[in-house]
Amino acid sequence: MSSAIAHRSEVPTHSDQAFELLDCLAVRFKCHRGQEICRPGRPADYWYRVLAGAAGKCALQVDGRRRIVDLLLPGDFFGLTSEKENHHLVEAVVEDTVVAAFPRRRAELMADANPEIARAVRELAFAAIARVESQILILGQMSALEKVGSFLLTMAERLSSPARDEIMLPMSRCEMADYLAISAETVSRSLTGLKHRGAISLGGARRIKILNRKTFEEVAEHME
Amino acid sequence: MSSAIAHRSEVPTHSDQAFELLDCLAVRFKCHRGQEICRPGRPADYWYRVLAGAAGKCALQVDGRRRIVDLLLPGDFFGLTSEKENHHLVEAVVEDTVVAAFPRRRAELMADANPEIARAVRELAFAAIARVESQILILGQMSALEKVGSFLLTMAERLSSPARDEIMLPMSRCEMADYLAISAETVSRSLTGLKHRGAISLGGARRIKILNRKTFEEVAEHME
DNA sequence: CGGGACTTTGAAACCCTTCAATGCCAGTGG
DNA sequence: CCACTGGCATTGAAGGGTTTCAAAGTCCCG
Repeated sequence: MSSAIAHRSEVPTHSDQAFELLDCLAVRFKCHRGQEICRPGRPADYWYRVLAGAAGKCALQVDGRRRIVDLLLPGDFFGLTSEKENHHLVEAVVEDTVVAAFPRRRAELMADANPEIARAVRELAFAAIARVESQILILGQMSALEKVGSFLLTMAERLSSPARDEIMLPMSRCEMADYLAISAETVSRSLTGLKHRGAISLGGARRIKILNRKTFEEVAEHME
Repeated sequence: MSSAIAHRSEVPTHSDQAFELLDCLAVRFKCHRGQEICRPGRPADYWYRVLAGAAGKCALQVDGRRRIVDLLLPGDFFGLTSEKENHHLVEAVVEDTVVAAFPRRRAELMADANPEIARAVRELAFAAIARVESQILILGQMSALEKVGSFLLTMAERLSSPARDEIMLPMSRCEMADYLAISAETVSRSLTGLKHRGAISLGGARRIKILNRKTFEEVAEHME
C-alpha cells in the first residue's frame, strides 16, 4: 500500500541518481495556505512533486461542493495525466507548502533518453494509483466512524513521524470532510466518538494520538 | 477524462507500433465469468490488459464485503504496481473475457530499450489514475441517485457503442453495488427512480437507454 | 480584549441499509 | 409442453446514521 517513496514531513533525500537529474529541471516554489498550484482548463505543462507541507487535488462540483480527490504529501507526484489540459485544481493545504515543478516536455525527453528516469516516473505513477485506490476503499466504508478511523490509520502511516501513533493533521475538519465525502460535523462527531471509545486522544484540534489500534479494528468490523 | 486509448467492446486495434512490440510478449487467455485473473499475495509478475469483456479489481474486506476498486473494460491496463505482490483480486465480470498478460520483467526491459514503449506504458498508467480519480468523484456523490446517474453516464462514454445512449451493462446489480458502495437494493431503486423521472428506459435488467441527459443534470444538482 | 475562523454539540428531517417477500427469467427435467 | 428450480431483480417497511440548520464553544492572532 505504501509506495517506495518515503513520506516525511521534510524534503525526501533523493538518493536515486535518476532523481538528481530530474531535479535539475525543477522549479521550486513555496505556497501559502489555499494558494492554487494548478488550475483546471490550463495546459498540463508540468509534473509536480510536493517537497514539504501538503496539497489537495480538488474537483469542484456543480453544486459548489469541493471534493478532494487526492491528498498530496511530501514525496508525492501529481499532474500526471495523458490529457492536454488539467482537470483538477490543486491547492496548498498548509502554509509554506513547497512544490517542485518539472516542465513536462523536457521531463519526458529526459525520460526518453534515460530509462532509469522513465522507470522512476513509472513507479511514481504506480504510487499515485495505489494512493487513489486506497482512498476508494476508505470512501467505500459504511459508516463515518470507519471512514475517519481508516483515514487516521492511513495518515499515521503516510506521515510516519518519529513518534508513530502521534499525528499532526495537516488539514482542517472541513478539508477532511471534503476528502472523506462526509460533512464536517460528522467528522467532528466521529472523532469525539473515537475519543470516547478510547481509540484516540485529542490535543488541540489537529494533534491526534492513537491510543488503541485494537479499537480501530473493532470499529472497522462492525462499530460495536 | 477519457484516455487516449479507445474503449470498444472488442479488441482495440493497436495502431501504435509500440504496442505491436509489447504484444509480442503477451499471453492471451479467455476467462469465465467470475474466474480469477490475479490473486492478492501472489508476486506481481505481470501487467495485464483487457481485450474483450470486462473485469473488476476487487478488495475483500474483513466483514466479507467486496469492493470493486476499478472496473476494467477493453483497452484498460491493470496490474500496474510498484509492489512486489498484488494487493487486489482481479476477476472477470462477464463470460469469455479476454485478457493479455505481459511478463513484467520483460516488458520493463522492453520499455527501457524503447522510449516509445515506456511512454505508452506511462500513458496507460496515467489513464488508470484518471479512471480511479473519476470513480472517487462518483463515490463522493451525496445521494444514490447521483451515484447511479453518473455511473451510467460514465459507462455510456466508456462503452461508447455505435448507438451512444444505449448501454449494455456488463455487470449485475450486485456488482454495481460493490462498485458504487451502496446496497444492491438501492441500486435497483435508483434505476427505477431514474426511469420514473424519464431519464432512462430499461429493456431487461442490463439494457439501459439514456432518454434525457437534461434530467441527469437536474438529478446531479439537487435531485429534484 | 475582541474578532474571526474553526470546532463542537444539538435536534429534526431525510436517505440508506437491512431483512423479508415477491416477481421475473432461463435452464432443466419430467 | 409444463412445472420446477435457482439466480437475479424489484419492492415494501422498519430502523438507524448522516445531513442540515442552528447555536454555543474554542482557539489564535491582531
